[in-house]
Amino acid sequence: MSQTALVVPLGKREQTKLQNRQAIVEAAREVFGEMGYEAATVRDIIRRTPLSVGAFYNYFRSKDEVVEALAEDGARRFQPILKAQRERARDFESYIRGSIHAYFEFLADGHENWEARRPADEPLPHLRADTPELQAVFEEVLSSFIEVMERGQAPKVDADYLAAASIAVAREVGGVMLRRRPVDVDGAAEFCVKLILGGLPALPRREGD
Amino acid sequence: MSQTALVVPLGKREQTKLQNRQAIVEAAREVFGEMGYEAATVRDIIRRTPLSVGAFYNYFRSKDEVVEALAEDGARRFQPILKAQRERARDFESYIRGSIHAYFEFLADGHENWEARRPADEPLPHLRADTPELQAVFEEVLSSFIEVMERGQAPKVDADYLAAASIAVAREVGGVMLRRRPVDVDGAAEFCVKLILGGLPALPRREGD
Amino acid sequence: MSQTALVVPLGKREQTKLQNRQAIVEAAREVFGEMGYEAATVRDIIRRTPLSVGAFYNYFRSKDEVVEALAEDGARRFQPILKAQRERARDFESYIRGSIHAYFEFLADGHENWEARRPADEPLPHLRADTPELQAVFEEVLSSFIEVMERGQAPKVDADYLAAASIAVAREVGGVMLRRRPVDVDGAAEFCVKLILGGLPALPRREGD
Amino acid sequence: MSQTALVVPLGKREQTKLQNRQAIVEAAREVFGEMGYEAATVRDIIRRTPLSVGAFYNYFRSKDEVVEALAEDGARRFQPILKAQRERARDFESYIRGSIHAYFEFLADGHENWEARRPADEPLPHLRADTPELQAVFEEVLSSFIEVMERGQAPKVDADYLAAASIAVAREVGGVMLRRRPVDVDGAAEFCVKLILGGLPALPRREGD
DNA sequence: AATGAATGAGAATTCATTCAT
DNA sequence: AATGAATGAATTCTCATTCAT
Repeated sequence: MSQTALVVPLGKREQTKLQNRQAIVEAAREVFGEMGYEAATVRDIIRRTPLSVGAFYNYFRSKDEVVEALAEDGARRFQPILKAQRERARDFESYIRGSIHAYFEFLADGHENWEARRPADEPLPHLRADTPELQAVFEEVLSSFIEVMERGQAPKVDADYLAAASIAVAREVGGVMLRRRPVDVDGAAEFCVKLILGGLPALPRREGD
Repeated sequence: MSQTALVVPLGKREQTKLQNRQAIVEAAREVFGEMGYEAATVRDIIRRTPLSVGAFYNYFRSKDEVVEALAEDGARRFQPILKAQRERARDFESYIRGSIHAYFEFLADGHENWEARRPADEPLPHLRADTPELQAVFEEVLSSFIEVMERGQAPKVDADYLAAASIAVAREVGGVMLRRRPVDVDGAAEFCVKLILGGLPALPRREGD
Repeated sequence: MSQTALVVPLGKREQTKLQNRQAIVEAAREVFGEMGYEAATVRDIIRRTPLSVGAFYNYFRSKDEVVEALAEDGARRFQPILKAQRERARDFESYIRGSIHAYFEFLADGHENWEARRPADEPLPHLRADTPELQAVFEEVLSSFIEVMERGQAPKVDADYLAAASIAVAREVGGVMLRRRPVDVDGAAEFCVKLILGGLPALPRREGD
Repeated sequence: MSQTALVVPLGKREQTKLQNRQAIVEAAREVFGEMGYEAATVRDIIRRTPLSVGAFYNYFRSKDEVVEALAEDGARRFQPILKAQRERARDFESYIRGSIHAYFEFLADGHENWEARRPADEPLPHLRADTPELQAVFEEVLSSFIEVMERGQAPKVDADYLAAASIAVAREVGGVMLRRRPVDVDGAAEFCVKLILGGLPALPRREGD
């Protein structure tokens, strides 16, 4: 059952609306990534858009709301990937490997898109990892993680610690990866997977085991 | 010959000054930890202090300057610990173990102090890990890390990735640790050390090895 | 071919913008004239306007910028008058007479406009002569003056002294003129012209003469 | 009958008090001259003094009060000179000449004192002519002027205009004089006197004459 | 819907003045 | 008296949000 079953053909009007909304979301993603949520102003966002301040408030009730949209956007795009990994995975190793790979693809993808539109001579802005969007992705990973553990497909170690550690590793190594040229998704993923899976057997078991 | 030999007794005035400055630094640490640098206002900081807005500017020339002070403070306190670890450590394992332990002590210590003064009925605020203070500590760890690797005491793996990963693990697991009661420094440290050292042998070697 | 051939009809929006900008400039002229630049606050300016503080910053980037605008405004309006005088004048006397007259018209004009809108029962505020606007006008006069002297149309006396003195006389006598009712431009101008031109022959010649 | 007849010997305490007060007045004269009254802060003033902010308020109740003191100081020093000129002068010419000379000496004197203490390599600050001190001196000159005219020693021209003009000339030419090296009091005075006295006969007589 | 000027609460910072020592 | 830290009102400027066109 594909999702497209629900798609209703849109009039030109509705299409433009969706495109505008999406343009704002993309712009916000960039700006928050570069300056952080607090420092970024609504004008900073719409400046990267053919729209006006007023239009912003036609699509979002507040600056906060675009953050939510961003988070939902990230989660929405990442959820199915994670779900697929969970369902397909036979063991923890393949699950971890698949998820991290998927996450890095996600990272690199968003990044490439963004990079492609930048003038090459501008200095590379510092990208922030604590974007609301990434937050949302992390949440997804976390809950997926815990689910897998509870299904007994992973050793009974401290799940919170392990999830936190895995996410952290992926996040930071992902950041380093993005700063290197060329962006090497496979290498970075391999590093993370090896580290986590290699360390796993050494971890202290939980009492209840 | 102890350093205290050089200590000059301070007048009451100087003492109050030092105390006030410290009170502002502490308040800033809290507020930045809870709201982040951008969202925190000078008034937020000063509100947790018996002082007035004006007094803030007697001690710091700007909001930025208190951030620097915070960062320096963190780095200054953590540097000697790291240095000691580097010098004492025979192998990578003891270095990692020592440093992570030290870092968690540092975390827990600052946290306990802060916790002690909070009314118990207030909701536990969300603490941010991207405080300028912690940033500075991370920088210290990173450079220490790289130094150790370059001395050849660690396997020739991708140093940037390993440093990023180790710091990330410590950072996030540390965060989880702080949210648990009681705060279990030893358990958290053990978890991190085991994960990192356990994973290390599995990591892909660098070409030059 | 008149300049109006180039005039493009403005939408209501643009018109209001121009009017608002002008309103701020006028208000600033008044307030600076009454309180001086340093003492006058942006709120003082905006209070004489149907606008809000925020609007001020839509038109001027800073308090300083409105000063510049004021100065430019004054200079822009006075420059062509001076230029015309320079070109038309056969001798120094007619130049001086024309310029001073023009300056007094300028003074009286701005003053009348301003006076007209003041409630008659308010106490007449002390007007300051060191407005940025007048400063700019003085600069114009000074350079015009020097140019005329260098063209040899004036006796070879100490040009700096003479310019300073002439401007000073016009400035101060102009101030007194404005405080009298009715404002007598011709009388004041006559006084200044007679004094300066009468004194001129008595002045010590410069060595190079 | 000399003024010293009134002088009472002062204790060391009273002497220091007077010296401190004087030091503040001098510092204020400088600072106001360089930055203007509004821009100058109390700290700017006492920074040029061996005293503390607190001490300032032992000598003056407010920042305004030091302005008054400055004005009084100027007037007090200049009054006797003017008075002497008025009494000694046979005709308007000698009176004007004497007064302007006295005024320029006054200017140059204060300036020299101040100049002497400046490090020679610092850029020459722009000096403001609208100091409260000079204001006060002007007032003195004005009233002296009017008195002389009313005694019939000057032609019956518009006294306000003439006073304003004379003062203006002296003020501005004085300013130019101070900016030249060497400071040529006699030359500047001669210029002013010649201009004013030369112009005088040409001025329109007052109706009542 | 789109526009972009207007609004005004709120931020950082300054500085005259007070006050404990 | 002298000191200089403390105070807090006032200032400049920003920016999320509203609103007339």
